[in-house]
Amino acid sequence: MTAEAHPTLTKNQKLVFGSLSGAGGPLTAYAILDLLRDSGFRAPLQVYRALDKLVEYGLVHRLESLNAFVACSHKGCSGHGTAAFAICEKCGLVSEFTPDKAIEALRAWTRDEGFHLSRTTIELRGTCRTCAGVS
Amino acid sequence: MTAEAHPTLTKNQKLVFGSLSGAGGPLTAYAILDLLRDSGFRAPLQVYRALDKLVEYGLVHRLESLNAFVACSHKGCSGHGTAAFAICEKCGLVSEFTPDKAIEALRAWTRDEGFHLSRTTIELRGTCRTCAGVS
DNA sequence: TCGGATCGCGTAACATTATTACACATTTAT
DNA sequence: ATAAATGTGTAATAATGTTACGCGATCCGA
Ligand SMILES: [Zn+2]
Ligand SMILES: [Zn+2]
Ligand SMILES: [Zn+2]
Ligand SMILES: [Zn+2]
Repeated sequence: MTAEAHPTLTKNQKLVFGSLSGAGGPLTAYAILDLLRDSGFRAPLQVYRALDKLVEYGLVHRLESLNAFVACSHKGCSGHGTAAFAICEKCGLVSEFTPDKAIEALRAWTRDEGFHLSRTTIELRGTCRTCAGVS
Repeated sequence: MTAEAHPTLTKNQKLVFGSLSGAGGPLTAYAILDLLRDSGFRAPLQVYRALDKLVEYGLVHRLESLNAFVACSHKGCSGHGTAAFAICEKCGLVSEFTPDKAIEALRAWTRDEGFHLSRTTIELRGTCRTCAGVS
């Protein structure tokens, strides 16, 4: 999305990004707040402010259908195209991928309609391979 | 999505669906509640329960990125494929469309991954043709 | 180097969105 | 008629997100 490098992170941004990276899955803002109380966090706004920046830098994605946030899977990479997410409703696994063909199809629609696109949300709900197999 | 006909609506479901249809755009659950106070609504749960059913029947869609609900644009039609929404951030206009090619591309990914898809959210943010032109 | 502008941070209060729990009524199927 | 399933009303509470205010550090032009 934003392909340029992000500024160096502030203390709070590092803490929040660390929580999300360590979690290996999505966390709500309030879950992050609880994780960071020992590090001095006291109020939701501290989390939300850091998340705003991390999302802006492309290091974190917001999952709209979960009201939660997840570290970008493109580790070490400073940016990528619009991401999509497959969310397993049984085990909570979230898989990020870049559905170029779908994006292109949507962009074609926006061109036809004269819609000026700024942000795209694609979230799939269902069961992952592992969970779908079980039953 | 669900292609079969929906049951006849209950009193509350009719009231909520009426509010949404009349609004010509998305409403939050609490906005609906306020609209329906004169009709006897008192508590959020009355709205959420009706919305759950209306969404299940495919008459109403939930806009995840807005925490709001909108009547399906396919008036009189009992069902259609997965819908996508373009949301203008200037004027609030919401356009529903059915992006078959994008859906197919996403389905291809789920087939490859063994992901069993149950629900798809696609929401575009930006500015509509009218608002994009203005400035 | 002074001053303002910007940015990040801390805290409190508040607003918005959604759910749980319980009781009762209505409809539907047996 | 009875039992089950569905719908309803109400209160309380939980979860998520924002506004307002003040303070300190940093950046940058005058
Ligand atoms: Zn990413
Ligand atoms: Zn799973
Ligand atoms: Zn629709
Ligand atoms: Zn517009």
